[in-house]
Amino acid sequence: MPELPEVETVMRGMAGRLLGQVIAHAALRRADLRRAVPPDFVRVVTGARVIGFRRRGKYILMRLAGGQSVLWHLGMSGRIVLTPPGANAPEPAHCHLVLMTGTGVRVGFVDPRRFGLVDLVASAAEDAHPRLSGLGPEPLEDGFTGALLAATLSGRRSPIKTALLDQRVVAGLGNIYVAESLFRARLHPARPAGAIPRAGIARLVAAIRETLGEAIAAGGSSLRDYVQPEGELGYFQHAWRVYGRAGAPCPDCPGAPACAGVLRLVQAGRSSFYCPRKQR
DNA sequence: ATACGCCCCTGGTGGC
DNA sequence: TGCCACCAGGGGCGTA
Repeated sequence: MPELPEVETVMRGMAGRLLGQVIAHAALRRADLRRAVPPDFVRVVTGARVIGFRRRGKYILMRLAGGQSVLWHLGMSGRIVLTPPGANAPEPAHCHLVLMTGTGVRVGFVDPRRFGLVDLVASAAEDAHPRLSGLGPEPLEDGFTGALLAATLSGRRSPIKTALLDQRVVAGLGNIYVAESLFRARLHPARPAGAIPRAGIARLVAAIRETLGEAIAAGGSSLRDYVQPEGELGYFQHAWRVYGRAGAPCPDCPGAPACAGVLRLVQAGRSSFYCPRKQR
């Protein structure tokens, strides 16, 4: 799915088009997403004004006047498709939910694999939602420090790769940005998380921040089905150093005899990519 | 508490 | 061209 940078980009796109708009009409095409869309969803959102947006990890919260927020999660294949007034574009395939604003902006929630989620939560208690309450720190906020990450990972024997995918450790990382961050921090994905010295953890925190920041600036990474809400492509995929690059020369040690190039490793059923010379 | 496998679902790709 | 295995940006659940 969309990881943190893609979700941030989607949220900004939604905010730009929808803040202040009234949801004049809502239509649920199918409710059996990862978790069933609540039965009162259409009733609650219809007629409500959109008054705020926020991202938490890989979740988007769209605050409505009236005290409810819409919680969106894009799963692996979810997209938000915004169609301007009068565009007359056909509804995309796998469009499970359609909102129409008073000015005619169409908001489509499109998710072929249906691993995504749409829910309602009281705005005053957004973080108490069961999907949000256990999330770890926001990696781009001040609270995400080396000291905190070291404390969280202390005693963990699982590989650092799988630990960073655990949203309770840090919120918003996924398979791509974990690979890219570990590369930049020169840490091998199989390193036991609790055995990394403080200097390595400090490099990791800096690398995560830097990678996510650059990716947001690039509008995220576009592969198969991710596009921004109005159809633009992100371009951070061109800046990937290791993700999806098994067999390619390592960008940091081209021609070095001890470097076998980027390797692929399967951990907890998911691909990891790393440079065996640089990452230890 | 932690760690792992399995499962949810659809589509694209590459091999035969 | 057809069929099939495998892979994919996530995460919840049950089991050791």
